[in-house]
Parts: sequence; C-alpha cells; structure tokens
Amino acid sequence: MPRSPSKTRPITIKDVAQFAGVHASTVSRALNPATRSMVAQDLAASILRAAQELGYQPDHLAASLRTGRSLLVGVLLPDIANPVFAPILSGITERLIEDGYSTIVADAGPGAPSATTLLDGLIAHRVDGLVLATATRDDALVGRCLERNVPVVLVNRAEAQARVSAAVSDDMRGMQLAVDHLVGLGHRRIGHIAGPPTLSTGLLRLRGFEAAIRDQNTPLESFSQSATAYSREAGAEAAGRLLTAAPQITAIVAANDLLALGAYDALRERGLRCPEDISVVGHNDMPLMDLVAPALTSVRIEHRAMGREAAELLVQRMRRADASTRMVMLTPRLVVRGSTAAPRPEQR
Amino acid sequence: MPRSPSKTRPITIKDVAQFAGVHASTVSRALNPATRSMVAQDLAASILRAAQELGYQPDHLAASLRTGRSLLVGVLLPDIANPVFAPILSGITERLIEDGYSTIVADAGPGAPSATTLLDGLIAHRVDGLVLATATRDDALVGRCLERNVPVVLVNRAEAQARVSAAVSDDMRGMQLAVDHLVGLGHRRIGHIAGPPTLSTGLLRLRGFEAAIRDQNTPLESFSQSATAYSREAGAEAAGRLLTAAPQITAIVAANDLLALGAYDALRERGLRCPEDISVVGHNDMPLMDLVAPALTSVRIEHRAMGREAAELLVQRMRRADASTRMVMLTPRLVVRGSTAAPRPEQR
DNA sequence: CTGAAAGCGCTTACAG
DNA sequence: CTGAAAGCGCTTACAG
Repeated sequence: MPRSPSKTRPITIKDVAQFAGVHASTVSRALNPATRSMVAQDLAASILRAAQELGYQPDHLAASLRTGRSLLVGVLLPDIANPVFAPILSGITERLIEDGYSTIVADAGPGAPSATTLLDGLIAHRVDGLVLATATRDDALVGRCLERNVPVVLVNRAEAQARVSAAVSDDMRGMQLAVDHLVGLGHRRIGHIAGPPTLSTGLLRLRGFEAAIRDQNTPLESFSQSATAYSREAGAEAAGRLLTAAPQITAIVAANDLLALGAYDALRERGLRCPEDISVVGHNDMPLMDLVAPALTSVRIEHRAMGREAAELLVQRMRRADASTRMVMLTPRLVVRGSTAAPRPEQR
Repeated sequence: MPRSPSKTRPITIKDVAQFAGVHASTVSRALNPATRSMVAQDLAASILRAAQELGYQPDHLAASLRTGRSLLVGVLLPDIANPVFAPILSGITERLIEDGYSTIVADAGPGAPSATTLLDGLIAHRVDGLVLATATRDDALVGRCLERNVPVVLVNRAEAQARVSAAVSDDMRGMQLAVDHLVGLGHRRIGHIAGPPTLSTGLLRLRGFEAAIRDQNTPLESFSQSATAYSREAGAEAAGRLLTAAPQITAIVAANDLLALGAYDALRERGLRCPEDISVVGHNDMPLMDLVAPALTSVRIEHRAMGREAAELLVQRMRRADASTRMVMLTPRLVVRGSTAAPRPEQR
C-alpha cells in the first residue's frame, strides 16, 4: 500500500479538501450522509473517493466539541464479575451501535473508585447519555445526572421515585412463579433469602414472596432472612441464618442465583441434600445454571432483551428531551430443573 | 443547593475565570495538578474554590482536541458473553483508571458489526490505546492499528508474529499440568478437544498437549479433534467426534472450560459417566466451575491479573512510543476437582 | 507569575 | 450548490 498515510499526522478534512480541490466545509457536507444532498452528486462522489484514497478517518472528538454530541454513552455496572451483567451490557451495546453510539463501561465493583467518581468521569467525557445498572431505591446518582441535565435510564434495578425511565424484570411476578411452583409440589413451609432491601430487586422480590404466600388458598408458613449482598458468600451466610431460625422449612426461594448457590453451600455444610431435604429456587437463570448440581430451578429473566430495552429508552430520551418517562417491565418465566421436588411425606 | 448551575449551559473555564477575576489560561493552569505550581498558591486556591462554587466540570473532549490525548482506551472483546472476559475486563479497567483512562468496550460477539468496523469506531473516538482480546494468530487488526500508529496490546490471545506486547497464559505449560495429572492417575489413552487453530490458545494448547504426551516416560495413545469455536455446543460436537474416532480413550483434556462443559453434554448423551468412564479436564477455571456436576478439574488462569498486565503494558507503550515489545506469560496452575479420577481397572 | 492569542478538527449559520 | 468565517472548550508556547 504505497498510499499509506504518513505515520505521524492523521489525515484531516482539510487534507481531503485540498486533495479534492474544494473547501473543507464542502468535504464535511459530502462526508456526512445527513448533509450529503447539499453537495452536487458528482462532487460528493469525488470527495468520497478522495477521502478513501487518503485513508481519511473522521475525528469524533472534534465533531463532538462542535456539535455538543459525543456519540458516547456511559454504562455504570455494580460489578462486572456478576455474570448477569454481561448479557445486559451486550444488549445495551447492540442497540446503541445501531444509532452510532459507542459505550464507555465503568465498573463500580470491588476495588473500584466510588460510583460518584466514576459517574463524574463519564460526564467529563461528555457522554450523551447514561445507563445505570447500579441504582439503589434511593439513588443519589440519578439526581446528579438530572442536575447536570444528562439523559439517564436505569436497567435491572429501579429507584423508588420513578424520576427516569427504567427497564426491569417484573420482580413480584417472578416470585409468584417461584412460590406457586413450590406450593404446587406440596411445600407448605417456605423460606426466602432476600436481597439487600436498598435495591429494588431485593425489596420487590421480598414483597413478591410475601404477596405470593398470602395469595395461596392453602395456609403457609413463611420465613425470610436478608443477605447483605448479591454474592454466593452472602447467600451461604443468610441461608445459614434461615435454617437456624426455621429448621422446619422444606424449600428456599432465593432472590437471585448467586444467593441460591450460596444456599447450596450452606446445605452441603449442614449435610442437607437438595432437593431431597430442601428445594431451592433461584432468580435470573444465569448462564450455566443448568449445569450446577443439582441443576437450578430459576426464574428466567431475558437480560439481553432488558439491556436492549434500556438502550431503546435512552435513545428515545436522547432524541427528545421531553420523551415520556416509562418503566418497561419484562415478564419472567420459571425454568424448572432438578433443585426442586416434592417434600418427603414425613416432612409434610 | 441554590448555587446549582443553570441547567442549560454547562459551566466552562471562562465562567470560572470571570468569577475568580483572572484569565482563562490561569484557571486552566490552576485546575491541572501538573501545572498548578505555575500559579501563585493563594490565587490557585481561590480559583479552586471558584470552580467548586460554580460546580465546574472539566470537558475532556475539548482538552483532548487540544492535547491530542483522549484519556480513552478501547477494548475489543470477541464475546462479552463468555465469562472469562469479565475478569479480564475488570483487571484492565482497574489498572487503567489508576492513570486516568476510561475504557470504551466494543463487543465483537454474535450479531455485532465486524471487528474491523468496531476498531475503526474506536479509532474515530481517538482512543489513546487499544487492548485486543480478539487476536487471531494472523491478525489484520494489529496491522491496522500499527498503520494508524495507535498503541495496541493483546490479551489472552497472542498473534504469531510478536509485533506488539501481549499478556497471555502459558498455554503449553497449562496442558502439561493437565496431562501430567491424568497420567499420574493412570490414564494412558487421552483425547484432546482443541480450540480453533487460528487462535493462539487453540494452537498452543494443542502443541502443549502433544508435547506433554511425548514427554511422558510411559508410552501413551493420544487423539485430538478441533472444535470450531470456544462454545459449549462446539465442544459437544467435537467431543462426539472424538469419542467416535477413539472410543478407547479414558480421559479428555479440553482446550477450555466451555468445551469441557460441551464434553459433559456429549458424555451424558452417550450414557457415559464422568469421571467413572471418562475423566475431563478444562482450561481457564471460569467462575462456577466448582459447582457444575461433576466439579470440573481445570487449569486455572488468573484472568484479572492478566487484564492488569495487559493494561500495564499498554500504559507503558502509551507513555513511551519506543517502549520495548514484551510478552508477559502468566503461569497457570491446576485445580483438581471431581471430574478426574483414576481409570477403572478394566479400562487400563 | 499572569495574560493574550493561536489552534486542535470539526460543523454550521451566513453569504453569495 | 459552494466558500469563508466563526466557534465549540480547552491548553500552551509566547510575551511581558
């Protein structure tokens, strides 16, 4: 490739202009599909060829400074190591790229700077919008974005006040599916490992659990313990508390899969078998949940679709500042596997 | 907060200058820690206060245009849904943020635009550097970066020509650990499910397998089949071929965990038990591999550390264009679990 | 130590 | 339909 550009200075629009014998502004118009029609067809064609020939690559940065749009969207994740966020992120980027946006990912996981610091960093890069997967029910970051006037949507977790649009799973319904399933199998004493009550998923799944218990025709005994975090360790710890407080339970509904896997650990430690002694239901149906032992019955959430929905909401908001605030709630479904079974006769 | 800025126009350096009664250039110097010493101490302090007061947020975009540095690093992933990339990404962002870089993630997974398109997008955002987790042994993208003069390092997978620095696992040694373990258990007929030979991990692990077989004192029979991709499905398919071609094998070493899980599927389908009939070893030791049934014996790679190393190499390269090209090879170790056991006596 | 000016690479009213 | 000019918000030689 003899026409490879000088390796020191990138080709600018001026270089193309000179090469094509026109003014830079004409090059700009010809290169941008939206303004191309302002330029005579054959001129536009020859400018395109010139750009190609010189290996011109546009500089988004400069364009952004002028237009005020960066074509960058920030995504703030609570912990990228949690497998549920990979498909969410994937759905987000997939949708955004259709509108020409690139995604800056910030991970607020262990060892990272504070979420506020990360948010400010994203804003400093002049992101056109933000997707927060980190929202607590009472979230200061949302207010910060609102103050700064940067479009923001939530994904997976919602805040209590619905100030901005969000794409979430129908958490209450998910728990209903789980409880109905267990009651159908004959369980009458059911425990819940709740997620942190500061998170919408934690609170709503707990409420969903309680509502589902109440809604049964059969009288049931129910118990719950909150985990301090959505992690396997916290799940094991909470399961331990639950089993100590209510040893008569025959089933556990966990607020998510990691907590359910923690419950597996706690059961094993106590010499209890799943599902023979205790049935366990998870929530999310993360990848590989069909392969753990026993295969986990779980409430499946379409995380990729959820990510796409969140991105869609954001795109609409970025297009029109007055786009209506909406909550898109995806309906989960139960995937039954080996971790749930009827209680043993003597357990009834 | 009555001093909350007008919601329409963000505060610029000029606003701060006016408020503090100095010139914009002085504000710029005072705000940047590197140039702060050029400004009289008390003046600097009052400028800082003014900026704080007005809620000034710097605009990286504008600074980038001027300085030619975007403080953005692009990371290109082959498939964000593959669990090994989460810790790699986490390690990368963790290290980069220490030097003030934000990370733009592009996912070249199923349904995404071509890697080349994604790369051009990252370059258009004027990233200061790139981490490619997508490298094939003969990678066109590396050449493209080199042409454009953008610093680039590879992670997890290396290219055949070592044109740029890379952080990888010692793939040959990993296979040696796996084969030594199996031979130590008494296996003498061992199969390998290889990864795609276009990837360094696929080729080197195959070579490592063959070398490890040769290096044993005992004469061994070995067999291998290549999977078309690093996925559970491709693993099942290749395991099927392997079991058909060499039904006498008593153990399978897979080039990665997803392939090993695919082998589980294939074994189950054929009514073979693991480890009673066939032992299986994976590679990567992804999250949850201790919980699948049977728990997978696997070659553990410290992915987070690998991500950090890659970021470190990139930072050095971004600081000094003439930084030496290096390959950092992390030493893996074997984690033995329930998927490997001695062959049954009649199998010997 | 501080100010005034130029300029990074674009886009877009404003003329013609 | 095309050109000339201004300006986005910074940083940094250049003066003083």
